[in-house]
Amino acid sequence: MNQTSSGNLTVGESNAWLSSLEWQAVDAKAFNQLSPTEQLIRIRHSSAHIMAAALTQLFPETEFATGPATPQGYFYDIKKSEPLKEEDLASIQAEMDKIAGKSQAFEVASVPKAEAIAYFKEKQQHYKLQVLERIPSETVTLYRNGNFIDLCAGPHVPHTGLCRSNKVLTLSAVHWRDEEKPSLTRITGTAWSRPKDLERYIEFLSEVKLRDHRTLGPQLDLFSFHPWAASALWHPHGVTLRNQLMAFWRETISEKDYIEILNPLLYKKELFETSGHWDHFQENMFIFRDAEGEPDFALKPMNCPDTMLYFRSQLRSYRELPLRIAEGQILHRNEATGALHGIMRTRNFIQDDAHIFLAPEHVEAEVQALLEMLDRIYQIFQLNYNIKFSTRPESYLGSLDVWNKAEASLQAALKAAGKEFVIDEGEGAFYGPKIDINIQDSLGREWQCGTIQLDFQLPERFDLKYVKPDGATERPIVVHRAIFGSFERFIGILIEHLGGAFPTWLAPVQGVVLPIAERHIPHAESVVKQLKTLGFRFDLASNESVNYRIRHAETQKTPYMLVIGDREMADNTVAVRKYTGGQKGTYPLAQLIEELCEHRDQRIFDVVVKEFSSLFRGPSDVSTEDAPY
RNA sequence: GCCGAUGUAGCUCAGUCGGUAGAGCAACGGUUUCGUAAACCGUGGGUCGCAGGUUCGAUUCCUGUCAUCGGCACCA
Repeated sequence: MNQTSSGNLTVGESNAWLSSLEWQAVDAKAFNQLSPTEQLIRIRHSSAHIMAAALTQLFPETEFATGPATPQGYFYDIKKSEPLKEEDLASIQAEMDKIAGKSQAFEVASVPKAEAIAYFKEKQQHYKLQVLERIPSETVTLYRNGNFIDLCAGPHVPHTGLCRSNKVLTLSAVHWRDEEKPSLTRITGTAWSRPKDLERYIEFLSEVKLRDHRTLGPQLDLFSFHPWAASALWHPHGVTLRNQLMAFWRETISEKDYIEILNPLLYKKELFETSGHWDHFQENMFIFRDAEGEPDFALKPMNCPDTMLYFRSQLRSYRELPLRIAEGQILHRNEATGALHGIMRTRNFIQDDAHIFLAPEHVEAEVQALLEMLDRIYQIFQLNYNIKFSTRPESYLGSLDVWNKAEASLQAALKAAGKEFVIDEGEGAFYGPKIDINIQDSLGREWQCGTIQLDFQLPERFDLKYVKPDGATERPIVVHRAIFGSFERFIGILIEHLGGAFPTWLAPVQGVVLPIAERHIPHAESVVKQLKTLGFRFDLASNESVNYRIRHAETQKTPYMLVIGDREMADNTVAVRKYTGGQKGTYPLAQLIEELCEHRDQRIFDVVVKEFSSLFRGPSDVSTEDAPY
């Protein structure tokens, strides 16, 4: 047996120091009294230990970093001389099942930090030593199950048998803290209280794959990808979808007295030098050079700098404030290759952007109105969301007094709107505090979309002013805001949230008209024409068998299928079938039109979304920085 | 950008232990006009991501490169 090499304890090792410790079993009674969520978190954390024990068994030289529970399972970050391969996962799974099968007890011992350091030094567990360095207390705890010992704050389950509903999932690489190299291997697994939950989670994973917008988008003929293109190529159906969404956006902002502008894509670098982007954002910008190779022009990565130019194009009065200026112009950002992801993260996209110029006393009411607006919009898509309030970061610009006032008014607005939110200390932008809105989709995943940010810096940098009632000038405050985030990302979220089945008001093709036989085609054509004239998006499907056309419409997730045969032709009715809803009966065309108008005007959410969000309980936002070690 | 993996027809995938490849769907042509999830017959389609190297010979092995995937970092 391996007595002296690196790695944690191996089977059969004896160590006088370890056996001299006072090991205490985890209290089973107390565990049983915990809430299901607390139990699940422990199951996952303990599963990470079981994974590490399995790795120690298989590869004794493995070094361990951190292994916390996550909202969907757990992982352990490890370092190994020979990199792990996909094939190794099966043997790790088998070893873990063995350990879980043994129902080994989890035991804890408190030790002086210095002794723990000596122990992990001997075991050449360099990452554990780094973790130890950051622990302020003089005593630390060790947990053991079987012969595996880990530095760990706990808590754990009473024994490994509680972690049987367990599956090893993926391998990936992660950075260890701030270091670029060497990177660690992250082995991810999922663990549940009951086998039934594990099954449901595996069903969820296959659902995620099925709903992937990168597969569904091309399948539904919305867009396609090409290696040469900086973003997706949008097909006619995708363009229709975008146009519907943008029409909805314009409708919502015009109700709230926004004005819309359209500025160029391309600017001399002076604009960005003035805005601060040249110093703070240059590496994400596409920059053009002149004949001498000097930076010259750049594509705008945000709409804010040139909106300042618009504000400055005329003398402004206090009477104009709050001045709400929207712009849906194309933005270009040179994102890191590894960040690109379908249409969710591209180098070329459009935000539902707006900048609101206001006086300090407007902030609270304006932010409250924005919160109400985004609530209304997300509700239309039945998207849940969480609000995060980010406060002054360590390095900030402007005066402390202004910051305090701004934070107070943002917080007051959140409270006035009756919203729950979490405070993210020090995570605000350098130019002002912000409210970030994370959408939670039907698969329980979070996406940052909406944002409301206060900005004191741009008005300063562009020397913006408005004239007050007394004739003196004052500097306005700017609020940056977006609700969809980027239209492309929002469409991606919608595709995955809805599984590609859009509500009728939004669907690129709202329905198909299916004549039974050739003799019905002229009448079917006239039905399509009537619907099109009224602005509805219906196509004629006259080739192939009826069965084939129905199947095609179903796979394309078309909301309405209108079958027309002898009977329907005779009395000007349509036999209505709805997507996944089956036949809805035959009724007059006029009645259908009424129904369609209702869908359009009220933006009815007429799709059934398979919910998985109840699956997710447990800690969120796990990072290696604050993970329980 | 970092680590790992992957790249075969429009799509999903098979195959070649080094002798230039095959299926289903889609497309195209013909027949069929049908009452609610695939009518029938036939045809075409691939410099096996790209560039170099090794070899008598490379889609297969090696190197580089581009892209994608899973994460990290970054972020709308």
